[in-house]
Amino acid sequence: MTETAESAATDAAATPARRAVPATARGRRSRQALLDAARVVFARDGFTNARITDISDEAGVAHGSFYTYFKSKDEIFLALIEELEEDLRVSGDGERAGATDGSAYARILRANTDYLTAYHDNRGIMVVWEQAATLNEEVAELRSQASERAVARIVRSIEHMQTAGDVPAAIDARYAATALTGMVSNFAYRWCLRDEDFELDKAAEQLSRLWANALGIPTP
Amino acid sequence: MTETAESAATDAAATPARRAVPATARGRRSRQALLDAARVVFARDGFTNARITDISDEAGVAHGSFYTYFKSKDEIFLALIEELEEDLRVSGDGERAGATDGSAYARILRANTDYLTAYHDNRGIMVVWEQAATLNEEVAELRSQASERAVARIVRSIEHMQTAGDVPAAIDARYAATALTGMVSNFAYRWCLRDEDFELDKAAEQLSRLWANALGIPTP
Amino acid sequence: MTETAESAATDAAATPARRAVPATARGRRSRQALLDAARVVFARDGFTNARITDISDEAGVAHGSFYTYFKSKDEIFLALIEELEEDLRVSGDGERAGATDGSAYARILRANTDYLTAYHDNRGIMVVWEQAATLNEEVAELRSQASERAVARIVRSIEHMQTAGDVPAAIDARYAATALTGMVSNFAYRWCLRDEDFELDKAAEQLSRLWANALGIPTP
Amino acid sequence: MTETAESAATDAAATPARRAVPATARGRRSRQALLDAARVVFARDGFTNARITDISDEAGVAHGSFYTYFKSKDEIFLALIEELEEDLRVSGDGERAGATDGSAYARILRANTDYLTAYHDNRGIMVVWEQAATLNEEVAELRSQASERAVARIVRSIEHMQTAGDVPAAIDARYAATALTGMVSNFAYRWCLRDEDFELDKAAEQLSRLWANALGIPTP
DNA sequence: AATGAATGAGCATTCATTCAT
DNA sequence: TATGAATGAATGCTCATTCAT
Repeated sequence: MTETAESAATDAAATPARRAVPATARGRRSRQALLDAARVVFARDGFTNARITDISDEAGVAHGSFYTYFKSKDEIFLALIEELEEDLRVSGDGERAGATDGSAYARILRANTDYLTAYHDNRGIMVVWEQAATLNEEVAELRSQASERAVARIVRSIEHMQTAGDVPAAIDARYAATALTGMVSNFAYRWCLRDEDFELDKAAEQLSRLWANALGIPTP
Repeated sequence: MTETAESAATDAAATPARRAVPATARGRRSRQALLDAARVVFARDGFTNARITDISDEAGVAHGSFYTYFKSKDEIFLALIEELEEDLRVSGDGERAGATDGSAYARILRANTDYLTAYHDNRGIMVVWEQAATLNEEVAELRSQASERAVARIVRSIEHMQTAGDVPAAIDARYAATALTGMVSNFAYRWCLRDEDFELDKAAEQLSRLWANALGIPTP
Repeated sequence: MTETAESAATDAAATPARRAVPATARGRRSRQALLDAARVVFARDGFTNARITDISDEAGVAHGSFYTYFKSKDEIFLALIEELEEDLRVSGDGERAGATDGSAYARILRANTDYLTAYHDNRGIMVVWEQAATLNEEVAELRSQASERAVARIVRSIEHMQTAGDVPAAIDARYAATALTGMVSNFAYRWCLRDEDFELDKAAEQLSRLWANALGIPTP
Repeated sequence: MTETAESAATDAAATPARRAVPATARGRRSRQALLDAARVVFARDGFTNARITDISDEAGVAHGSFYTYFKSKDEIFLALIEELEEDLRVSGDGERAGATDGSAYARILRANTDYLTAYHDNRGIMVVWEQAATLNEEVAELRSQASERAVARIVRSIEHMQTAGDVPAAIDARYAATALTGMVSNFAYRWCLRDEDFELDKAAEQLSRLWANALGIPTP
């Protein structure tokens, strides 16, 4: 996670050596059962407390079968995140199709709404993802890459607006993009972590307003 | 804490049988040696990988002596961050003495500079603190409380400025305070986590500029 | 990012399904090997001194395998005495089949002979059982229940004889049953504890004579 | 405990090498404070769970001071038992002064009443004594010796009555003495262990009746 | 492929006993 | 003597990973 407003993608990342997709339908079913179970168990117990036994049990497969498909807890978690990123991207794509429509503020608002919605819909694993990123180098790397892609996109957008004179030159695009994406993802995290009583629509509106103001973009 | 500079210790928690302050000077030295060692080991190995053995070794005391002063890894970590919070508060207080001097922007800049400085000076444990907060309920609670204190302070400040007509009424003080403190602490975290090449002064200036703009406060 | 809650909570979790009866023959063999080893080790070293390591070693399984079948020393001991009780009951039942044969004295003699024989045959664990009962609530409970079953049976028998006028009414059946079973079990314990030189047949005869006399039942 | 009807003594036993009685009054006070504390702690926590720390704390002396007076948990327990046996003997002596008064039954009743009273008055440690005897060779030895002294006394008494023709020759004095003292001590143990609702007077009366009947001695 | 048993490294923790002041 | 800190041997227990059917 950690993506942030106006982003969510991933995939591009070189996939580390993983076990091949199972040849048989039965194998594919088992693998998927494990992934589904992992999502449940990680969300429920957190990364550290989740045990491979629990995931196997939840999936209804034998303990030892886990290793037919994944070689460690870290690996299944990475697979899970990849699956998750696909979901996030798909749900984001629909809306982002018309990402160039409307005013700058409208685009920001749309992106933030999408992001908060996706984060909240998947809050169970999103929160665990944050945890896992502090524990596993590869997870941190994935998270970092996603972040950087989001930042890069926003850097380009800010620079474009600066060229057009819509954003002050005193603002450093990279610092700003890093800070603003961090603002949104951190807000989403805190919101979901303890279920603070923020409302999605209002949060999206307020964050977008702060974001636009920060860059000198007109708001309603 | 961690949110931002300042903060107030916690301690509320009643320390169990474990004597908070050893009776003899020798005991006080041992306890402090363990705390100092913990700081080193946690910063070096992270919360999860740090072993009580390592801390004892680093402190130069017998393995079992650890338990004379602390009853678990979690407990020494909590003691460590209480100590840390005191340090942070002290170093923050000094500078914030004249917190009402100068323009609103100047005050924001000063606070952010203080915060980034303190965070960076203690980056080893600050990063581990973030990790530990994902693993231990009490640590998370401490961190959360510090956050809330910072947010509360800024909420008051924003409301005050709104009353004075310096910040638009369209902004919700609580959402804004949460988002902006999150922006800064998240920036600090990312900066220190991987030692990205941000410069402190520039970062403080840019974050303050975004912060001020977001609230409609004039910037240089 | 980084907040989070979740975390620490844990443990609550559960007992990794300790299966009473392993699914495979191999598992059943291992479990039984551990029980057999426990019998040897407990008898040799006593409850307190017996280490799980010793039991595993004696059983020829890996240290960790112990925990596949039992979760503590207490638990395997309980399983062991349940097994033991079955044995005792079976061996007792055989002889007690004709428990109504012969004179009252003859029946008493037979029961005491059976009891002393079984106790002596299993003296190793019987003595440890007494020890364990002073250390573990559940063991004490099991032991107590077995006692009570025996007492209850004898209470009925005494009351029956009182109705028939064969035992004086001045005797309280419950006090008497408690005292007399205690007399026999205590005798057996002392006998086996230090291998005092009592002879089984003579002991059974003397105890039965005292028992019968105590109740006013004629003896040869 | 373990004494039994008509007995309670001890003392005679050769005292194993113990630390000398403290020279100073202060030392004597500390030693006694530890013994008193030990009685409380052992009764409360049992032999196994009692920690030297707890005894020191309860006594109000420093942890390390324990070793000035006793060299181990076993040793202080033995000292405690010796003290206890003195108490028991003293309280028994008063009544036993006229031990030859009255009928044989009256003497038996008086002895059993004394025994049950003393046992119940000290039930806390008596029960722990039984436990400790299963754990420590020396404690077991003390217990055994006391038992044997009681048994020996009763053997003489029975033989005397047999000579006088008051007890049948078919009874073996040693077996009988062992069995009957065991009956009483075991009854006392069970009574105190779980606080079963036996009444002292009735218990003494019933046990004495069984005892007398068993030996062919006339009862009221 | 599936199963479930086997393995053992890895760490925490307790507490009796010794020591320095 | 009194204190309270220091020591470290002794074990229990978990769980990821490997193996034999």
